[in-house]
Parts: sequence; structure tokens; C-alpha cells
Amino acid sequence: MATTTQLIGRDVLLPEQPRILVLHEPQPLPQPPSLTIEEQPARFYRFRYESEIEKDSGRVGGLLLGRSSTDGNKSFVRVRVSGIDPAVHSQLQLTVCTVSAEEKAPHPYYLHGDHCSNGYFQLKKTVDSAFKGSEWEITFNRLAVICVTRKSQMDIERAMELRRANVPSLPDAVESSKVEYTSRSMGSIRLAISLQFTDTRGMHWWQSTVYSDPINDDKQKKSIAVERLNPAEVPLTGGSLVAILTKTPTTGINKTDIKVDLQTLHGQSSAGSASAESTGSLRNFVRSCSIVELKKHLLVVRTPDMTSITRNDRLKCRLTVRSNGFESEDLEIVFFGKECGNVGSADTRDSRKRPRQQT
Amino acid sequence: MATTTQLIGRDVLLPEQPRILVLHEPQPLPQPPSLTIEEQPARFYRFRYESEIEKDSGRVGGLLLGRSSTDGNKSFVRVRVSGIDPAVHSQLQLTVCTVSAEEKAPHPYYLHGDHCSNGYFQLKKTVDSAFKGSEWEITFNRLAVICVTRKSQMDIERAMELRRANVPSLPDAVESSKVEYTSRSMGSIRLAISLQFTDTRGMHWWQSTVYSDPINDDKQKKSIAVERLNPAEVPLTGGSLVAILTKTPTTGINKTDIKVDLQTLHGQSSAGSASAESTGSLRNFVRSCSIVELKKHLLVVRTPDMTSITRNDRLKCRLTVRSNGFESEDLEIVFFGKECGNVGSADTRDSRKRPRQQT
DNA sequence: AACTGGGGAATTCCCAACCG
DNA sequence: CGGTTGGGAATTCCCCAGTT
Repeated sequence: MATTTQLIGRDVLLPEQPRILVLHEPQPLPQPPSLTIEEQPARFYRFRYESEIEKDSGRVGGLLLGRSSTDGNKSFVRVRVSGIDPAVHSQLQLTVCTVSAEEKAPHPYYLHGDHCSNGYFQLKKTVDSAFKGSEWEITFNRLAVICVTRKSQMDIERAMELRRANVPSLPDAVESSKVEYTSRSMGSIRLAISLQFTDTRGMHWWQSTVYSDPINDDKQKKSIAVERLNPAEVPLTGGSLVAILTKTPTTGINKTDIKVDLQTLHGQSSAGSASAESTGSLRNFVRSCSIVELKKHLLVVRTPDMTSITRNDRLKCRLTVRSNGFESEDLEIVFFGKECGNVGSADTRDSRKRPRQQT
Repeated sequence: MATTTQLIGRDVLLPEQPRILVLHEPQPLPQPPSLTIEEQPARFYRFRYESEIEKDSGRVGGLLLGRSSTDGNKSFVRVRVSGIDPAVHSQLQLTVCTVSAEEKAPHPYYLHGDHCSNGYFQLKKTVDSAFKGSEWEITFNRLAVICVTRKSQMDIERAMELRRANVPSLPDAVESSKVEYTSRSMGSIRLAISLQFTDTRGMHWWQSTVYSDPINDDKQKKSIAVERLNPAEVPLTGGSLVAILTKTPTTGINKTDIKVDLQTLHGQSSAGSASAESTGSLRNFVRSCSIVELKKHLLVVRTPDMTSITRNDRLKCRLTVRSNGFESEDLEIVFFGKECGNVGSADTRDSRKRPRQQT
């Protein structure tokens, strides 16, 4: 999974792919170290506003996690510099800044945290007698990306000014003036990572830039966060309307992209529905609900006929809402037998189809 | 209800209540006209942002209505100048600006619309031979109040600067530097209305300022707008949980301030529930629901036992949500007999505030 | 053909719970 | 205790339906 950037010094003279920039006059090229991204950043990230870190300076903000980070086990973005030769390299320096995910041009969002200043990350490493091995691994475990106000175009442009003024240009950089940022286009960035080294003759070399995979604004993660059901008990015969309240607005989600699935609970204790996560039991989906209505905070579905599923009088199920590749937490719903009444099967507004009037 | 400011010229010399400001050297005082507010502004108003009017200059924004304005019958703020005497007064001028409701000090929100410039309203009237009667009535039928960004204190202060620079000081004005505006304190203003006149000798006179009743930010109008019920049919025996979905967030409303009432429908046709508004039938409230839970867009109530109300098998009711003096539209709910199951009486899940960390 | 009036989306910011 | 995380409140702004 690691993106590698194996740099061969001689390549620099080939017109096809100049991969090393020489800042001083041409010289015999030393063998450069290679730079690889060992762990990519998480796909989604909640960028933090300046107002969220300004309060006290000890504050980093939300940490940028690594892609393999899990709930209980954090990981971070990690890069490795290999092929370090103390006979050739006297000092290494890693520089990181943000670029737009698309164009890879300078981006107004900036890095903040350990080893960051002026919006970019920079860390030196001296290769001396104390240096062991041929590798240098850097873990960005205190790194945050700070976003800027995008209400007005003016704000964005001012932030771009600052970015241009503060952050050094990395090799292969796209000219920032080539890119017009709008409030919409700003939610995806990459880390631009570049290695510099000083050879034993004191010569400085810049290695071409490596780009991380995109980091997308958290808000693009459009899952449906369910809040609760009502009613939570419906007849086995199906046809009941069930309201699923959502915590987050369902904005931007298509009704047709939503699937609501029911899954039987196999002899699960009726105790904790929350802690009974992923017990490893088979997830055999028994039915889907049809989607009746989608509103901002409400999803109305119609239950299917469950009578063929069980002969019991009660059937407890998990209800899961899936959309755009995301999956909600489970809600518990109980189906009961003994058909009776017209419970919950009539809608408020169009109570047209009222099943069986009891007169 | 009209606030009157009958000004007697001689009063000016009494130390208790100097009500006229003389701008030039003292002279025998002409009899001033009086200024009364015939119609107060609406109690609530949605202030408009600059961004909502700048697009095209023909745009006034949301009009400030009069207090007696109704849905189908608009009215506007109206003032009357009485006691105009062509033998004494040669020109009249009305000036209006905004002040804070509390301190009556200059306020950064500003007036916009007909006869407005630089944030204040000003209208002249020549009293010549063409002038009939002794009154001048002014209706502010194209007047809006523009609010300013209050995110940062800086924005507010900048707006105050502008206000001070642009808007003339009215008599009796509180010094604006006396007031510290915060984002919170800005949502209530008054109109400050002042009459100036020129007498037949060309002397200018300023009459003391009249203040309207407060105009409050729309957001302070906290009513609950109901969207729908689920389920809309519940057993007569009561105890069912009913979800009431609200269109507006219930933010700032106290659970204890909410009452949910049920009212029987007397032989109403089952036809249109929407059009059956206010048929004049007695509104005899039969029961209240207890409030179970209040969330942003959701109000959960428990139905009362209705078995004593009717011997019928079905009972159709109106459900109304009351809060802070406001009353929601009605929703229709049906109670049915033949108890069965414990439908809707079980809660799905006690949504934890935060997902528990898995270690 | 505009504008108003509203609904509600998008953006910022605040803050409480939780964690080391 | 201070920081991180998330939830969600508050604020702005966008935009369209309905009117005039």
C-alpha cells in the first residue's frame, strides 16, 4: 500500500522525468535516500478552524490520524526515509505542507502541531556517528490541519496570500495562481512531502515531492446516523410504517440510495443492545423495508411481511440503514405475532388506506 | 395604544424636562408639531444580512411590518405629525434610525429601503400653500432592518464605527461608547424617530426623539412547528409513545414549558383534516400527554388513558403542542379500542451521549 | 419580472464528556 | 488538568416558491 518514490540519481538528466532539483551548480550526483509513505492519512478528517486552536497555544486541534487507525487503536501518518548513507548524507530534512487534492497546488489550509511553524512541518535529522542504520522513520503523531474561513472569497484569497508568503515551495509544485479556490473545492487536500539533504561536501539537494492520498472533509462522509425508531414494535404481518429519526440531516442523500435491512437476532440476550456489537454471529439478512419517505431528520419505511421467518410470537431484529457505502448503527425492532388492530399502519396525513375499520 | 409626544414649547425652559433642543441661539419658541407613533412595529422581525440585499440594489430585504399586520393583511409602522401650522412651520423632516432596545443607544443594525441612505431614514415635507390640513402621516412601507455579522467582536465594532460615522445623532441620544455590544445583546432594537422643522424665519428646530417598542429577532420567537406524528393511531388505553417530529429545532425550549393537549373531534367528517381548522366547535380539552423526551427535532410523548372519554371503538383527536405562549398547528391522532400488545411502548434504545470507547 | 418571505443548507464556533 | 473528540448550537447565506 505504501507509495514509493525510489529516486535514482542519474534520472535527473533524462528529459522525460527530472526527479531531482539541484539548487546549486551541477555536480556529480550523490545517491539520494528514498522517501515512502508507510501509512496514508485517514480518508476523512475534521479540519479544525483557527478559532478552535487559538484559545491556548498548547492546543493542536483534532489530530490527523492514519488510515489504519481504529477506534481503540490510534495510528498516524508515517513516512520512511531509506537508503541513508552517512558517507554521503550529512543532514536530512523533511518538509510537509498541504496541497489541493486535485491540482496538487498550494492550499490555504495549513499544518499545525509538533514541528510545524508558519503552516508547514519541517524536521531535521543529522546523520553523524550517532546515526544507526540506514533509515529514518517519521510518525506525524501530533499533526492537525487547520482550515480557514471560506464564507467570502476575500477570506480565501487572504489565506492564499499567507500560504504563499509563509510556506516554501516544494519541488514539482503547481503554481498556486493556476488554481481558483471556491468554497466548494476546498474540502480535499493532500499532504505534500519532500525530503532535502545535505551531502558531505555541504551541497543541498531537494528531492521531488511525494503526495499522500487525499484527505477529505469529514462532512463529505454522508452516512445516516440513526437516532431511534418509532414504534419499536410492529406486527409480524408487515405493512407498518416505522419512523426512523436521524441525528444528522439526510441532506444530499438520495432516497433511492438508501436501503433499510432487517436482520434476525439469534438467541441474543435481550440485555444490552449497544454492547452486543459484532458478536461474530452470521449476519443473515432476512428482509428489507421499503422506503416511504425521506425528510431532513426522518426516514419512514414500511415493514415487510415477516410471518414466513418465524413461528414464534416475537421476533427481535436489528435494523440497519445503509447509504452510499455507509452503514448506520443498529436499531432494535420487535415483531410480534397475533395480528391485531391496525397499529401504526396508518399515516397521519394521508390516512386514506385505513386497514379495516373496527365498527 | 399610540405613544404620544405632545410637546409644549414652553417646557423647554423647565429644568425637569427639557424636550426641545435648540440648535441656534435662543429665540421665542414656535409651537412645535407633535409626533406620535400610530402603529408600532411587529414584535418579531427577521433581520436581514447585508449579503441578502447586496446582490441587486433594488432589493429591500424583508419588510418591517406593523404590529397589527396579519397574514393576508399587511400593515406597517406609521407615525403622525400633528399640529402643523403653515404660518409657523415651513419645512418638516423626519429622521429615523435604530437604537438598542435597552439603552436606546446607537445600534449597528441599520435601516434600508425607501428614503433610507447611510443607514438611516430621512424624509422632508415642505409646508407651503399646497399643504392641506395640519397633519402629516408617514407609513414606513418599504423599510427593512439590516443586521451585521456578529461572529467576531471586531465585526461588531467595525459596524459601530460605520454607524457612528454615517448616522446623525438624534436628540437625547445615549452615547454609543457607553454600550458594549456582544453577539447576544444585539437582537433587540427600537426605532428612534425624531422630527425636525424649520420655522418661517428659517430657524431649525429638533424635536426630542420618540422610541418605538422593541423589535426582537425572529429567532427569539420560539414556537414549535409540528411536522407529523408517528404512529398516528394508538390504543385507547394509553401509555403509547408517540413521536412528534418538529420542523424547527426545539432549541432553547424547556421541556417543562411544553404542553401537548388532546382534543376530541365532535362528529367531524373524516374528510379533510387540514381544512377543518377552527370550525367554531368548542375546544374541550380532554387530556394531556406527558412529555417523555425532547430532542432537537423530536418530541416524544406518552398518551394518556382515553378509555373514560368514549365508549366508541375509535376516537379521533386533535393534538396540539403549546410552548411559551405559542401554539402549534393541529395534528390528527386516532385512538382505537381493543387493547392489544404493548405497541409502541418500548423504547428502541437509550441513545448514549457519546459512543463508548472500545478498549 | 422582480421581490419578498421562508425554509433550510452551509459554515463556524462552543462546550461537555472522556481520556491520558 | 489540559487536550482531544464529537455533538450540536449559533450564525450566515443561499435559493426557490409564491406574490404582486
